Amino acid sequence: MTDDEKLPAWCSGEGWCPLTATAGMISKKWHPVIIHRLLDDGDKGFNDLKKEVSGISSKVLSESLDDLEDKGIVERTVISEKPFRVKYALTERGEGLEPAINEMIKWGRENMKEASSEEESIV
Amino acid sequence: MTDDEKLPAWCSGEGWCPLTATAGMISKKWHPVIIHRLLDDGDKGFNDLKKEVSGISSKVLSESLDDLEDKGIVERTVISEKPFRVKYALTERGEGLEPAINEMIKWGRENMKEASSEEESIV
DNA sequence: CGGTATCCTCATTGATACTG
DNA sequence: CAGTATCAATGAGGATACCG
Repeated sequence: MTDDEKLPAWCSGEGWCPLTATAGMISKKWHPVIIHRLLDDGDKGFNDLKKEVSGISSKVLSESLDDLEDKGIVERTVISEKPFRVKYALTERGEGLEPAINEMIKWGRENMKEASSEEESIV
Repeated sequence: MTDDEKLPAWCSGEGWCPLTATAGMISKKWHPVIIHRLLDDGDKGFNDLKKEVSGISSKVLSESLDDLEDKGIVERTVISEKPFRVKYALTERGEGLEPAINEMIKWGRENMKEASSEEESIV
């Protein structure tokens, strides 16, 4: 921890809070996974992404991507018009989320593996 | 990063994914702030918390706390019956979220301060 | 103090189908 | 390939009031 061990009181509602702000950016059902997919493999087309985030519908992926683009986390580039093709990549800002994502993964690994092995033993 | 620089493909939907799991735990509007409040000051009563997470209603705080308790992140203790009093604290598992929360805060600070100063100049 | 009970509204998701 | 349109379903979140 450097200089953020304590958040000012205004973080609790009256003003702008970096935690609330960040949560607002990525606290959507699919955002973390989409960002993570983009983090570890680089550029992808729409359907590549759809395959890797399996379970997501075109509509929701599209909306999520739009949202992430608005927020400056993802960048969309049209790479060809004739066979229409785009690519999605993280912006610099988006890549900056890597530590946060990784901490989330780490926590998930540490704290939910027992739950998942219990599940297995129930099965 | 230790051993989580790349998540297996099954993270994309078919199986259990630590990232999705973690996101599922804390991706609620008030969860990160509540956890953070509990992180930096220790035990709190219901109304202490309500004051610090200003803007939240009793109902939503109560629901959030129940949810966090179910998930083993928060622990509720009744400390006295006569003047009825409870305290909320993070469990060990909950405290383990500190790095993730801190990374979120860090990211928020780095990436949204420009946006907030722009806002000021608009105002 | 520490919550519940209601009721209501809006946002998010999902399934399905269709388009340039 | 890369989406959009539509519509239905769910559920999170909020306002207000009340209870042990």
